[in-house]
Amino acid sequence: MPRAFAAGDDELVEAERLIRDRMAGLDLDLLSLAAVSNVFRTATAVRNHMERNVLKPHALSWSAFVVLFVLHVWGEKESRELASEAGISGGTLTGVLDTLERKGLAVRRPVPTDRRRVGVALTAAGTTVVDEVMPAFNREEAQVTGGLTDDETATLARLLRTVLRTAEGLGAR
Amino acid sequence: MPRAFAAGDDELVEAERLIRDRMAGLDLDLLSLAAVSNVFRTATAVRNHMERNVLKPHALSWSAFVVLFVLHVWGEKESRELASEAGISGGTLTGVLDTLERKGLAVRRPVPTDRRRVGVALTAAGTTVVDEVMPAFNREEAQVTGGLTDDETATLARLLRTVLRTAEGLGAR
DNA sequence: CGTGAATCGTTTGGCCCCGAACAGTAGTGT
DNA sequence: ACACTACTGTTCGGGGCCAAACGATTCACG
Repeated sequence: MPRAFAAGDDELVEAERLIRDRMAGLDLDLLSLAAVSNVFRTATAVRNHMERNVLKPHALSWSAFVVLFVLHVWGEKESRELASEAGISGGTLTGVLDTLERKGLAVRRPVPTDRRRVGVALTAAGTTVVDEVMPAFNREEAQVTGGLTDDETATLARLLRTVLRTAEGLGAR
Repeated sequence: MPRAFAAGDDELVEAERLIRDRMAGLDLDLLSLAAVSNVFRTATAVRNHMERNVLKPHALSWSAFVVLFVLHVWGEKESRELASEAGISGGTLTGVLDTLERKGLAVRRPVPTDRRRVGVALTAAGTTVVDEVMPAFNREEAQVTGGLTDDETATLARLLRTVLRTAEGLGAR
């Protein structure tokens, strides 16, 4: 039986106890609460760290970099898929693309077969930026997971993948 | 030895392969890339799910709910600590508090001993909202972690806690 | 053919988000 | 007392974010 809370996480554990006491009577599932809560706390902490130490020197926002990265990996992509892959809505992508085009890192291209659709591609400058930023970004990724063994890192990725698929499968109801 | 990629995650694994191929030469640590990347994908998916299915019916934003929850658990709190606990900046908290006060869910109170500081407390209406929303919120948390065993959920929380502390400890450099 | 439904990207409105600049307040040392 | 420094929450500017409404285009089907 694994310990839910490793030794040394005193203040985090205290938070757990406080929640249990102050939320008594609501009959909460504290196990899933802790897991989900930590997903967000971790995401916020890592994202802030990345934005400050990796993205800011290149004047890139988080979403702008994700879009650039997706385009680099997948090549030219249509707007709708690009938004989905980057995890943002279509309306948001419009604004991000406006910014990226203004900076000359990406371009919108008409799709010959359907005038509603819009293709998006990286410019040479955009490709350069990804090649420059990605290694630094990945170095920080390795840093923040440095407290885990390789096996633990792989396990973390696997468990998250399961939650991810469940959440995506749940959808709206 | 844990498998990095469980069977059945075909499209996710394909993404991994694509990254490895398209990013060859950059010498990336794909293990930490997958873990960190999944933290964000999961956080986004779960957050969207929560906002649509739990928060929206109550006309609450994510941050507004987090602030309400923190106040319910910790009781009256000063602005600075509240922002830190909720994981947002001071400037952002000002806006969130404006919204919450306008809705009558929280109030700002002067701190007698120091006129710079501002205390924040839940109103009766605010308390009611948390007691109403939190169980529904927690039910969804249990849902999204439903694909994991209790042991796995606890492990997920523990691994994330390690990454969280590492990221927070890294800070700016 | 032609007309209504579906689908595309964009626009709009309201909120969140951060960092930097700011005004007000408190502490420190002299 | 008096600067000087440090700290508080707020304001401001630029952007990101979503859902809903929208115009344009395409599809489906009679």
